[in-house]
Amino acid sequence: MRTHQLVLQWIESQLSSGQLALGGRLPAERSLAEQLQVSRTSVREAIRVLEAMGVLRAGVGSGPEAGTVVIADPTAALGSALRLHVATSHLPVRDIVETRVLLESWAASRARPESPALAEAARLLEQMDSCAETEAFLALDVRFHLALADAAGNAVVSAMMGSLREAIQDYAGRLTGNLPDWEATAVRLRAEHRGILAAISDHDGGRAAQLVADHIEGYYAEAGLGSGS
Amino acid sequence: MRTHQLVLQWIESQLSSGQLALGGRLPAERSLAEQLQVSRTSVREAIRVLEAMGVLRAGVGSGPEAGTVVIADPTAALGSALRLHVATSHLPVRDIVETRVLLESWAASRARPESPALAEAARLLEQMDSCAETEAFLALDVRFHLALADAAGNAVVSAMMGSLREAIQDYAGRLTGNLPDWEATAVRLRAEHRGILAAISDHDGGRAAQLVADHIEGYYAEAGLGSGS
DNA sequence: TACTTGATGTGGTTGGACCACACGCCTAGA
DNA sequence: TCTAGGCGTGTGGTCCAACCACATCAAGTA
Repeated sequence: MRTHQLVLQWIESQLSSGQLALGGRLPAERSLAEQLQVSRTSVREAIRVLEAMGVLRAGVGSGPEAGTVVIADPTAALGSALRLHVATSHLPVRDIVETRVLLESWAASRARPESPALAEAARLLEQMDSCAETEAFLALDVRFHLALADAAGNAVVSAMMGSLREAIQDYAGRLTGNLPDWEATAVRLRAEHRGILAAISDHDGGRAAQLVADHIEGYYAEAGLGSGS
Repeated sequence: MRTHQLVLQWIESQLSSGQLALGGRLPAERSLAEQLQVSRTSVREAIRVLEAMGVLRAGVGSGPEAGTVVIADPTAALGSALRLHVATSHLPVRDIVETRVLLESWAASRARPESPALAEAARLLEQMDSCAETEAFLALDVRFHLALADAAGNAVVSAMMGSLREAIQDYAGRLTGNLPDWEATAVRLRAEHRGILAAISDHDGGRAAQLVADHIEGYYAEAGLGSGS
């Protein structure tokens, strides 16, 4: 057992037992090292790992905002991990898109019309109407789809959706340049978004799921997915 | 930008550009530190992060098996990340099970009868017939379900299935103790497994998906999911 | 030829030192 | 008394030098 893994185990046990909860602060690196009888280096390596997994956030200085505190950002961990494995060409972009269609379709079929996340999605849609800039439009589009995923009320699916999006963020951005007529595409996307929300409002989960699948696959087909990694 | 993140960027760029591929070896920590003009500590912190994400594997000693090499184990990263966030009570076990049902049902509906992974699943089923020990049976059960997920041919779904399983491994193990009659349950599980494979062989993806969903949800219902974390 | 032994190179770990930063007390001035 | 500035303290961030354990390979020896 390597030393930093011992520290990882200790922290995980503190989390599991509830002695360390969301928002809680870890002991200072130096005192934790002394407490566990390991070097500060090993403590720091463990903290780095947990930081990369979205479990901790290290802040310098003094006061309430400083120190190493417990956060909860599953998306960060899954996202960077997926991105790295895409970089090694072991997770094809096609599979990521396919998984996104699967998750988001399910979320749409499960979304409750009265969900707050859905109201947020509707708000975002209005903002997109009065949005001429391509970049801003895409940013709102991302938030719309994430809100759609949240509406299903499944934290794991929400986190996975966010991480999938993050993993192919750059890739999707480059795809936009391939579109023959952005204005026309934007008009179509707006209409499809409204159709999805309408289906959910009608309690027609099956139709909503189908619309979402067509929406996503249609976009990638038009922008030219399939050129490999 | 913290120093170790600079190292992370460098390594990721090497992966993206293909100058560092699967099975390739990273420069030695000391020489990489000198090359990037950072301390060995920072290099090690970056390596730790990538190791936790299943991208690298560090090995001591000398020879071909030693050094820091590039691997591809997306399951490790997603699994430990999910497990940690379950520990912080921010990812309910119920959501994990629900997501597993979603992914595995989809995989079953997509699985091709001629897939090698499906042949592997059938082999595992035979082994389970001549398996009396509860623990060994469950181990084979895990491998069966992972093989089922692989049969869909989507690397992302396979990785996510594996990580979901890993995240609730301990939890599922404890559940087994709740079963009123293990022998009867084992008989039922065997029959359901065969039903799933039969549906796939019949090219009846819809039935296969439904059987998988019933199979998983039935097990957790019988073992008593819902007692919280 | 077969075995032993040492050199070499790898990651693993440690302790110490210094830096930048942010807060909060504490003092000097108005 | 009240205010403004400075300095002490504690935090993480970084670096260095050294040592250890381990695995391999090559040279030397029986």
